[in-house]
Amino acid sequence: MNDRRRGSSIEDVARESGVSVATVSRALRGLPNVAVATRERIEKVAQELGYHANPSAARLATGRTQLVQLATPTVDGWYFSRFLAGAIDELAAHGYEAISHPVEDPDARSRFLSDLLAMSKRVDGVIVVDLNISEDSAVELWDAGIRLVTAGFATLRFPAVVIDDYRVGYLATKHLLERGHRRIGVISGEPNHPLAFSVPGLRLAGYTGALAEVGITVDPHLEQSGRFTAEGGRIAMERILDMADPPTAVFAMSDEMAFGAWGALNDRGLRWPDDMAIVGVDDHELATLVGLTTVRLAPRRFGAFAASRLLTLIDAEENGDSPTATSETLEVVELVERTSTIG
Amino acid sequence: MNDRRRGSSIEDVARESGVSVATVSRALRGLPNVAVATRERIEKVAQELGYHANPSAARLATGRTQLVQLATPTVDGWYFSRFLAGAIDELAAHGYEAISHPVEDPDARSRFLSDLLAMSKRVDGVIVVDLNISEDSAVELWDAGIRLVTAGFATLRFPAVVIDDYRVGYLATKHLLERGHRRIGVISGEPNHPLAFSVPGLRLAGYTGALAEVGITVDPHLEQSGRFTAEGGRIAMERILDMADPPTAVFAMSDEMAFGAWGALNDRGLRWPDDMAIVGVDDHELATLVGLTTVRLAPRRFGAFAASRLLTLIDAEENGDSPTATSETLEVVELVERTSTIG
DNA sequence: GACCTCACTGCAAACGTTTGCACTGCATCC
DNA sequence: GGATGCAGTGCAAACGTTTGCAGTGAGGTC
Repeated sequence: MNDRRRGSSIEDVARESGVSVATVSRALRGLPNVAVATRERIEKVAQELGYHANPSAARLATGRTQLVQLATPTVDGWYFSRFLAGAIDELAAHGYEAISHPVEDPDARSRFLSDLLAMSKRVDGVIVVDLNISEDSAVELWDAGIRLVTAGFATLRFPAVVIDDYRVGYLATKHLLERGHRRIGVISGEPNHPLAFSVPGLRLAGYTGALAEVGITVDPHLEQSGRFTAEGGRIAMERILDMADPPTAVFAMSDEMAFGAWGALNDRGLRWPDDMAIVGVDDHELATLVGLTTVRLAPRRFGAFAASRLLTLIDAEENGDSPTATSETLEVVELVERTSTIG
Repeated sequence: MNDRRRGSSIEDVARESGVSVATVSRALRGLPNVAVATRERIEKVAQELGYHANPSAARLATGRTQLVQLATPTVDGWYFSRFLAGAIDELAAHGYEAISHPVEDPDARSRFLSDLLAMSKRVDGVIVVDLNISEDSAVELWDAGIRLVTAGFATLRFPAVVIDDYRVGYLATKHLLERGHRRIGVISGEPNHPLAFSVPGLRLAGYTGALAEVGITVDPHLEQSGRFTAEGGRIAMERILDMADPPTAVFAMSDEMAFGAWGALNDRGLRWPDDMAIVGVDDHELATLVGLTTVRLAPRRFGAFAASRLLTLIDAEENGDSPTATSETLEVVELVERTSTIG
């Protein structure tokens, strides 16, 4: 049974090929200064023995883990799962593995923040998506030596990648204004979301800004939370339809909420865009099917971008360069017009 | 700059609290045989120094990584992302971290299979979801000492967890038969899928079986591939509608394909269930919204189940018990009737 | 022919834990 | 009052790499 454990070690390879472990290490990692013949012999032996370097030992010796932690509010949301796919891809292309770490509730979040302090020994870096970190925490993490990139929000300390969420709200609302709507509702995220997620705030600001441009002040009653789920969107739309003076159009902060809203319309025999125009955010695969106008994001590219930013940060620190904590905006926001707003 | 790297080590804690590293190690891991006063002192010192054990060192010393690899065809599919969420949760509850490893194309798959050989040193176990592994590979992996659980398919060597995909196809088809349909189409996965994914075959067998019970033999023209995407489903339904003698109902092997099919109906001004009845698989959040009858799966529970199975496997091997390579079926398959089949 | 260079290789010290074994007292038992 | 047991602790050997430094020859230069 126990021969099923524990394969061969570098020492076995060294013995078998008549060289020192140092040479084996160099040969197998493709370092210079090892004779071609020697390298080939070593590779052959390693192959025969089914040798694979023990990463724990290598990590201990080098201090580099080739591991990155990816912290997102969930792992199965439409947006986050795509972000992860992009990030994992990019990391894999550079020889890093990804540890997924969903942070679903406030409890998990506080655990996460303190765990983060121990992360500098566990992984080479971490990407934190849409989980706001206070400046105080950021300082503490910085002092603990964590290499970290934030995505979807920014701190003063760490490099950040963001999308222009103001513009998301602005484009959506502007579009509705251009279609002649003057009374426009919003289906937003949780107002006091435990994860303190800053996206809804920015999108709301964009909405407000667009309205302000044409001299409309927002009516707070027109904002309903949809908790970023389809079911939440449906309920929000029902509340909107029940209003004494309902809007003629709604900006939903995600496509999934927009789908829910659409369901609520259907239930009452209403149709878009005439009874109610809707614009969503994401460009979900199903948006095409139902004809939902939406602000397209590109979460996969965003994830890849965040990962590559982290990789350059890691390299920079490796070379002793001091990293730049700038915030970079990925230009991906784009309105896609469909029948939910255009009759 | 470099003081930002490398925190304190167990030796620092030992020195500072006047004991040996052995005692620190025991104290901090909560092992017995350390005086209460000593433990408290050590904990205090560790706290002050911001000490966290270096996992690479611990892994090297113990041979256990507390890491599990999760290999799925994608990380952002509806089904797989939920499977992952369930598995990650279960693993986290037992102190394991999860490395996500999407295997998206045939290339990645062959790389994956050979990488797997090195996995026994990298992780404590791996869960492979819906990526068929040949019996030959399984033997090889077994000999390499990998601890592995398969999900969605089985081998003779390793423990497997599956759902009853025959039953999925059977229930869907039976339901349509009960509603009076006699000519029933199928929107399936890729017929010769590069990932050799066995799910579609089983669902198709269930479909065939249900038809056989009432004396209907399948018409192969009625099977169209939808590649498990919404867009694929739409195209498949278009081909079906263009047939000289189209069916009156369709079994789509996933909700996303069913949504696509529904889109194709809409485009032609057709309505379910009268013009065409459809049943999907998954119970996607949006199935409720459009009224899609579906065979509900519970991917999150399934993922958690696979993870717990792996954990018991790991524990068993740890205790020298020989693991059982049985295949267990998770009973979750359940038909949910909605308006896509019931007028 | 002495000297230098340089490609190749080995030695051994890290890296930071865990853990089997041995040791020390103190309390308990008869 | 000596033997026994046991809680608490330390010593030191593993675990399997990487890498700075030193050594060894062979070939080239003058």
